[in-house]
Amino acid sequence: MGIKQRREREKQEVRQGILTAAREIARQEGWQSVTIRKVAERIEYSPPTIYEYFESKEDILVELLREGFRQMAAALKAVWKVTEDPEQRLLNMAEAYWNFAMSNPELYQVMNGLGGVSFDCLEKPPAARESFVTTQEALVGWAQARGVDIPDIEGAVEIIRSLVHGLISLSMVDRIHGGEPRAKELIHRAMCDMFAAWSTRQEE
Amino acid sequence: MGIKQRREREKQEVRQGILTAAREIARQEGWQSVTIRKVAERIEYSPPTIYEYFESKEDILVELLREGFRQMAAALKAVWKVTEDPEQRLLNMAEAYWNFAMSNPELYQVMNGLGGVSFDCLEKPPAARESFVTTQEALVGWAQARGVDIPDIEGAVEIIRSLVHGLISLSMVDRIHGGEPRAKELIHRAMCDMFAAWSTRQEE
DNA sequence: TTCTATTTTCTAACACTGTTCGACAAAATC
DNA sequence: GATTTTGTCGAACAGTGTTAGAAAATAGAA
Repeated sequence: MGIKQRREREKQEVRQGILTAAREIARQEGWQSVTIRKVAERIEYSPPTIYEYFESKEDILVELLREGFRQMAAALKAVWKVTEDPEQRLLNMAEAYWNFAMSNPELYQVMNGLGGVSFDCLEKPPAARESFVTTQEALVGWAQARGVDIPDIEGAVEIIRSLVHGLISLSMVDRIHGGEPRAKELIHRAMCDMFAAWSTRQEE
Repeated sequence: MGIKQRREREKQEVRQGILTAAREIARQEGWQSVTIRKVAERIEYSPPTIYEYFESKEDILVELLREGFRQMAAALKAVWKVTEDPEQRLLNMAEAYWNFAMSNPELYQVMNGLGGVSFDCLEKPPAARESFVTTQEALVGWAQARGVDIPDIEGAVEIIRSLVHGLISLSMVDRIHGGEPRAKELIHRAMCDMFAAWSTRQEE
């Protein structure tokens, strides 16, 4: 009776193959040239077969979006235990965010509607909220260690995220003078600036 | 001999009509559904006629990109004279940047590769550099008035720009908790945080 | 094994996209 | 009025996402 399970396993493999193929093409040639027919050719099936595994092309992108947010959340959690210093931890998280985007640009693009990708309905997967919460916890830890009070912590997290995302997305369209090494340096500097600002808050 | 000039004027009007039509469709239905045939129908010409005025569809987008950067640069310069206070001036510029993006989302998208737009070659028009320089001059003025030294001013400008752009682009895909009013508020707060950080630089 | 029944896969097509070619008409020049 | 230049369009090409129905492969029962 294990024949049914084998079949199920094979189906999952084909499904994963579609996702992988789409990612590879996007990475090599950009999302613009990710085509159902090209994906089909790469997995050695005919185009209609893809619709047995995904409702539409957009469905493939949505699945990769979820995958991206899962990996991102995992990457942020992974650097948590690297250090005990709350400030260094936040710096590491910003760097991890950057590293993820630069190592998986095709995922980052599909996650944030960059690189010619666009959804009718940009959904926010649970993992996205996870990343946010992880960052927030790190920031709370920092504030406690520093003995400062950050009113509206959620806002502070959004500011950090916007800053890093802004540098990444501008870097991706080559709009940062000095290229990627410079952008990475600027993230570090901006984070330190924010630390400085929030440390002196009680004096305002 | 004014007949040739009239003809030239009419051609410019048709050309402008194409640009306007593309913009309007993008604003109403998104760049995804901007189609040569739809643009043609709106200006009451046949599709091939468009190619008498633009080499390709991408050429239309590039022209709108340039137009966008020109308007942006003008908007930044326009708020320069609103106040003499250097800090308020920078706040006004950040708000003007935000206002421009929210008033002309279709232009902002085409300027930064958002909303499903993507170019083979993202060019940086002269007006883009202009905006950068204007912001830089405002920041230099602020530093002088405050009596602080900002090493690597260009980097500081890129940080400001990334922050504002990050908030805008996340806001456009509805990823800022609290929506647009909240995002606008966060820009103001982040700017003030940056002022605080750079004011206390000499103490580090 | 052989014969249904079911599931999986593909061929062919549809409506749409950006773009081009060659014919046609209008206008300008002589 | 005849001719050349200019402007415009119908039809078509190759490519896109997607679907319907036929063909093939596999499953279970005789």
